[in-house]
Amino acid sequence: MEVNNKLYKNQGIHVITSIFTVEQGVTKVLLIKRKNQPYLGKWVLTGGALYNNEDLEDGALREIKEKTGIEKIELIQSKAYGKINRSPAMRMVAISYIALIDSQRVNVLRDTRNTSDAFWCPIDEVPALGFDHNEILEDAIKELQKQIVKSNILKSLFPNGVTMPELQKTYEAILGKKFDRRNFRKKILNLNLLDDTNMTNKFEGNKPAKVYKFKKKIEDKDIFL
Amino acid sequence: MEVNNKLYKNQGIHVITSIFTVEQGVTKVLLIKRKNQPYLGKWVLTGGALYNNEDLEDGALREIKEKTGIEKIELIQSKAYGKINRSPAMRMVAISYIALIDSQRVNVLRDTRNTSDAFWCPIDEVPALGFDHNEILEDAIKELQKQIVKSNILKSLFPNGVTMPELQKTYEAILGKKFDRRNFRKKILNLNLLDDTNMTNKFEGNKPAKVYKFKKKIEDKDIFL
DNA sequence: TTTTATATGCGTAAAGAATACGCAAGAAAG
DNA sequence: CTTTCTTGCGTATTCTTTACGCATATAAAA
Repeated sequence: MEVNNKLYKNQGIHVITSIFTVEQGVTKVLLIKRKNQPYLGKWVLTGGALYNNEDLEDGALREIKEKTGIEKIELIQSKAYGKINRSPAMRMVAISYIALIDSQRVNVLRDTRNTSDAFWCPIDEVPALGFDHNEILEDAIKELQKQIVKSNILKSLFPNGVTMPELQKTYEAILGKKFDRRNFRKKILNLNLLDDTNMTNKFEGNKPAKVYKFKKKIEDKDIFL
Repeated sequence: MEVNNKLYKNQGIHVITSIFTVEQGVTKVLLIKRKNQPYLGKWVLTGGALYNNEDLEDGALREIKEKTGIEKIELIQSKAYGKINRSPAMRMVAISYIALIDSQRVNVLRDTRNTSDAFWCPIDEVPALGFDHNEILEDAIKELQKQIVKSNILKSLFPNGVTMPELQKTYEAILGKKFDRRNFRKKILNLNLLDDTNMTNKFEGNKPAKVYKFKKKIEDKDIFL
């Protein structure tokens, strides 16, 4: 492919991840504060420029590790963003990913080479972000909502198993919807995302709840006609 | 964002479109033959490098026009591809789009500055393509299958209206599935993609079929829980 | 120990949606 | 007029979703 310098020079790729968690029925996204120009001091999603020696997902994972200390999480690709001026310095196209983790299980770095702060922000209270990250985050939330009903993305929140009441709380937090307790059970079991265990989990002084585990692999079924 | 030359230099973006059509019950994709290195003489999907002065979709449309003569079609973003060596010359990340058009209504250029041939290839008979275009095409077909049940992408195939038998043939071609004639009608009407007209269309000596038109805008409904 | 409160699991009736299939009607050909 | 083909409409049956009743397990209170 011949390269016309005038037209193709100075292009780059951003890899950006919306890292979600759910705490006490509230869906939150990890925001970090920029330490450099552009958008110095602004909150943004986790991400940065892709290197030439790494695949897209590897780049996203490296950025996550550098800026937050979080390692080895599973990513799902969301969308690509390429408006001409979405990044001030040079032409950057962004590839967006989503991830879901248990915020209790990771130790988020609050100060790194490129970031001066980090916090888990409820998705209803997201401020104006740098770049086009508000738009990216909106789409990411929709992608998350799609994924929890067709993939085992929630496994990362409950690696040791989960009870129906816990699951329901989580689904309600992410989908922003309430469900009937008894029908929710049927719906979820029908999705075929869970395996039975014969363990139970005692809560605070009530009937013990059965523990389920997310399947390792989910076969994706046609949702066609 | 500081740029480290060693790491970020020579990155570029491909915009690639899988242009589909349906002819006599067969789904086909437009393939073009390369006139330049790399992959000289190989069949590929329509696409090329993004310019700095155009948005992603505009770049995809320009490439389509340059290489095929086709203008002003609607695109839907599919996925991004970024394996390190997916393009030989330099590091290129590809953004993939899909489009559906009536091959009867366009005049595909068979010889341009960059292409030496073009043809509508049945999706069951696709040869080994250049770059990672076989992988891109596979995902694109799945995206097309999703889109025809939730968007009005088929409108471009039937700008002047369509009958149920015609529609059924098209759905069966794209989904690779047969439907009961009478239930298909109900299913499609339930999708709320069509508007009634009071016209009918006479076929070859049978009962005239009602003509429907695709809605201009489709409200996307939640497929959540 | 018995009772009470709370939350879980299971079951079932009613409502709604998807599927299988019968039948009449419009148009052209013989 | 009859035959043939195909479309549109309707309906019974099955399957799925929704609404909700009830027994049970646990801890705390009596």
